[in-house]
Amino acid sequence: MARQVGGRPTSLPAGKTSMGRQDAPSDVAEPYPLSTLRHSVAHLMASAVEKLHPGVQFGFGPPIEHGFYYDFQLPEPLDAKELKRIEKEMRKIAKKAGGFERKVRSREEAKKVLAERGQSFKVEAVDLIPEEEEITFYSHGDWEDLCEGPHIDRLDRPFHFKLLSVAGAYWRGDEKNPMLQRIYGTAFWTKEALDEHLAWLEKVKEQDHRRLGAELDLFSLHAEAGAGLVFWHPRLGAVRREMETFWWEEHEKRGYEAVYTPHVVREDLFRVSGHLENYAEMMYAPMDIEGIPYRVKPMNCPGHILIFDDRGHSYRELPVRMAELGGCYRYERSGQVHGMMRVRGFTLDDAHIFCRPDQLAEEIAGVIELIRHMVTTFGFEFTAYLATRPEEKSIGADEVWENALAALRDGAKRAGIELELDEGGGAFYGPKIDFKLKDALGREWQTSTIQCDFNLPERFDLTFVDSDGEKKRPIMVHRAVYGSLERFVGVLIEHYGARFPFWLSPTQVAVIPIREEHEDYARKLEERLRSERLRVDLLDAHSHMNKRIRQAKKEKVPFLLVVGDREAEEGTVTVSERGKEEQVSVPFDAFVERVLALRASRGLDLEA
RNA sequence: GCUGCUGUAGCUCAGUGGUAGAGCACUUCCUUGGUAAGGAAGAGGUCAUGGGUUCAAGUCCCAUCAGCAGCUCCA
Repeated sequence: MARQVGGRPTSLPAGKTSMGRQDAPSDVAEPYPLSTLRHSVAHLMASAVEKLHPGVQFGFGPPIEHGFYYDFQLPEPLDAKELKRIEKEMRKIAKKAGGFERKVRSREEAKKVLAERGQSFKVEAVDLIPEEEEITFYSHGDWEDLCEGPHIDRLDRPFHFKLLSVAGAYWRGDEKNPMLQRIYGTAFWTKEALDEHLAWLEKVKEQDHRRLGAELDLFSLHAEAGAGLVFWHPRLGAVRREMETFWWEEHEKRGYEAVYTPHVVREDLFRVSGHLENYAEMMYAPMDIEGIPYRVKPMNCPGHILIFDDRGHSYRELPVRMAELGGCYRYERSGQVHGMMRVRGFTLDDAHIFCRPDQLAEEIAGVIELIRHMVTTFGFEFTAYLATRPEEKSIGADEVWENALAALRDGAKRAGIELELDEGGGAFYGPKIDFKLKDALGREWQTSTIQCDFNLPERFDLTFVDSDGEKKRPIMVHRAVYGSLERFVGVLIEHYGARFPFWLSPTQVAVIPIREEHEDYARKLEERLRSERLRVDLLDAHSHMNKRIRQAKKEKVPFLLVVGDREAEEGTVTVSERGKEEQVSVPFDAFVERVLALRASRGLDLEA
């Protein structure tokens, strides 16, 4: 039952991975692709579920990137304990099930057989299979399923699996449809591979920004403040300040100018911009100020437009590049908010470029260069996606959309990057290039974006005076590097596992005097480091030295300076560097010089 | 929003309708220690919130809020 008709796309469609069905060599470690194994294990799981829960109705059960799932409709909820029972039953069935058998049925017969078994979702699934394709069934033991295949030959081969979680999922991914129970699991040919995957899952859990955020005093969320609203603590405030400084430096170098705009403005502004028409369900409700409705901004663009439109512009002054770290609020449904990654109040690292049509591709190339420079500084690889016009809710003529797409393609070409296609993924006002960053654990995050907009200039009737004295329409580019500071810092926490590069570290240097009598010397070091605007923490001698070292290491401080008699006398420090076993004694001045160079380089490693 | 689950000390978590617990963290004292857990004592709780059942509720029921795994949607 791998056919993904109408379901969510999966990275490994089972039908595309066919190897010989009957003649696989039995003496190799991986006789079939993982997706084929996982799909077969999904069948095995479904048969076990039916054994334990007669009357269950089946949905889809495909292999996915890291495993497989199968959807079930059952009167009773499944829980973790039940997963154990199902696993046990699966092992039992696998032992005696023997091989998979393939059977072709006519469309009518298939529906009849499935209807007799009460499998109404499967009957619907038959109708989703294209006319010209064969309707096939696969069985193992006495259990049969509508399925495109392929499968491994026998279930008594050695392989290793684990059921991981259970969650709700709409039939065919549509929230208007009934919700089924989905069991996720994974399978590998070897125990080592399974263990490695489970270790990866464990690491993902350990590096979860919500866990690290609480553990390391980085940020908090509060029920009494409301869902999706983030409180940045001082230690993460330091990281944010560095991110902002870096951001402004790189923007000012490229001709961006800072602007500041209000958080709450008259609703009419969003009527003109089209937000009320196209974006209202994402906006906070209006508030009444002396009889006039006001709205909290979900985006900064209308404000920047007011600044641009406050006076006339000559073609000579374009492009105008306006930048703002603007606080925005968007209504997210309660089930969507997630730590710092998905919030209701956030800071867009926003900028709008107003330019002439002949400047567009060059501007886009410039933004791509900026994004590439910044995200690689953080150590990310990225993929760029070209997102085209959405099917519902969009504004503007087709031709305008085509022009914008062409400019985005041209800009990418000039900047020398490849574009993947994201059909229908554009904003309501124009097409865009979205960047997905790949983190240290191999996961992708959507952050940076470049959006072409021919529509807002139209709506606000923006103009500039061209060289021929005629009024012309400028083009607007919306763009963000971080996307939102909240999401980006969340990604950074997970990417680094909170072992931030030196320039970003909440605490950069911990000074640890061995005994009380060394505190004077330690304090001198602290003052000097602080005068260089380094973030330093003096852990005084009221508690045991080992305890203080343990604390500093737990906080993942890049450099610990341990100082005692010897150091105070010689003017040195004994440096314990994050990730290294051995300690080295160096003159304090040399240490300061080293870390200042390291900070200035914004290097990823502690070596400058 | 939907399905399921969860909410007990700062953190991780025990707790069977009948007197609220442990480890770590914290405070004080002892220990003066050269690179990841020295010792002792102490303090810390509206058991998320509001209703209900009961002689009696952390425990059972309902609602609300928040969180978790997903689905759907997104920066």
